[in-house]
Amino acid sequence: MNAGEQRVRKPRADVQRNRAALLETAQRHFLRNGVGTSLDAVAREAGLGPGTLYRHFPTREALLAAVLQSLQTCSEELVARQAEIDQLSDADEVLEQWLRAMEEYFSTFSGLSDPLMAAAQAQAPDDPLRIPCDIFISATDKYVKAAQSAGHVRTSIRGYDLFLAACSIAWIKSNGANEQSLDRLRTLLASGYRERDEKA
Amino acid sequence: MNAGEQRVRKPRADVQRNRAALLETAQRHFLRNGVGTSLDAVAREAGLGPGTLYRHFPTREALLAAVLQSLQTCSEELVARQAEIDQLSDADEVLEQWLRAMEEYFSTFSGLSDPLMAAAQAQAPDDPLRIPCDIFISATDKYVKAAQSAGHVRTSIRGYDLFLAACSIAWIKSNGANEQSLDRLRTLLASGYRERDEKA
DNA sequence: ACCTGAACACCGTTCAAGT
DNA sequence: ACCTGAACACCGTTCAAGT
Repeated sequence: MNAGEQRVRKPRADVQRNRAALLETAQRHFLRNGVGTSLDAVAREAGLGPGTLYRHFPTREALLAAVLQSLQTCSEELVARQAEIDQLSDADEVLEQWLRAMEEYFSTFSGLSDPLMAAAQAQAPDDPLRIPCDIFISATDKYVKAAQSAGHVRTSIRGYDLFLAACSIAWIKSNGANEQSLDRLRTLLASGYRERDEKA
Repeated sequence: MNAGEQRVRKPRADVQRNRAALLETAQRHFLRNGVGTSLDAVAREAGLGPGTLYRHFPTREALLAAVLQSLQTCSEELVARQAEIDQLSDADEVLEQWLRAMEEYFSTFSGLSDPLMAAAQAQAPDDPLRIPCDIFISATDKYVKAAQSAGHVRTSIRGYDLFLAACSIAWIKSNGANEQSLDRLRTLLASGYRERDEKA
């Protein structure tokens, strides 16, 4: 065995168990109370000390990122949705559906848009939420480029812009907007990014 | 004097002094630390007990609303800006400038967009921030209607929608977006609300 | 190596005691 | 009538003591 090689030791059984309990409890609390939920209460209900939570997940963002990754329901739903979307023939429709799928994912927990938006623009490259953000941004970029080469989206638009827009819509929604307002905003947005016919 | 008449007694001198000290200190703390700043620290630095702050301003929103109202600089600047804007001949330009003016006002304190957005959509009609929100919304409505009758803005748009949009931009900005992203989003938005020529 | 939970320094809020 | 500040119930975070 090479001396420089990383040793990936299998974690102790209780460590694995604790981590799973924390994730499971945190997920429930995030779903019920939003991203601002008490971490003390999470540790307590998981039957662990606050210190244990803190070492497993040094920041709220780290816990949030881990919970998001472990959330099978949402990830699978998103992947399934993405598969459906990729089947669509109309590149315009594809983009619209993808924006809705993102918006719904960002509404998984109330208040999730805030740390996501912060992570998307963070100076610190080690924000744990950067990973999901970057995935969403590059996926959006793919769809935007496809729609652009089909002539449906203005060339000045980037995937990043529409990621920010979808995040904003989710933010407005989590602040209690009604569906009519949201729909008008979505329409507003769509008319903004769609290619318009130049005046002759 | 009628028995049912409201007696508006002049407040005691120390009460007036305390209120002024709280507002002045709170303003400084909001400016420096954003809307989430410690209210305890505000009371302490104003030389008062936390209970005094709490009776003058029962919630953070109440304090925030009072500080906004007392912020001469910003209000005056906004009024002056509005006067300038009203002089413009182009109704399209007017609306665009107004949206920028709102956006800047919403950036007075970091994080101000959050309570404003909440207040704009609150069920509770007694949220103290509803007053500034309603002022902004109806002003936006006025500008939108003017632009619409000049044929510059789609008729499906309401002032409320563009208020939400300006609030979102300020929110994105307060999360550290760079100016290029913001500009692309503003352009995106403007192409969305502008009247487009129907295909022949 | 990992967990534990007491301890610390903070919050916002209340309320009995003062003036 | 208004102010005061101790008291309360919460935070998140750290770290010495355990296993």
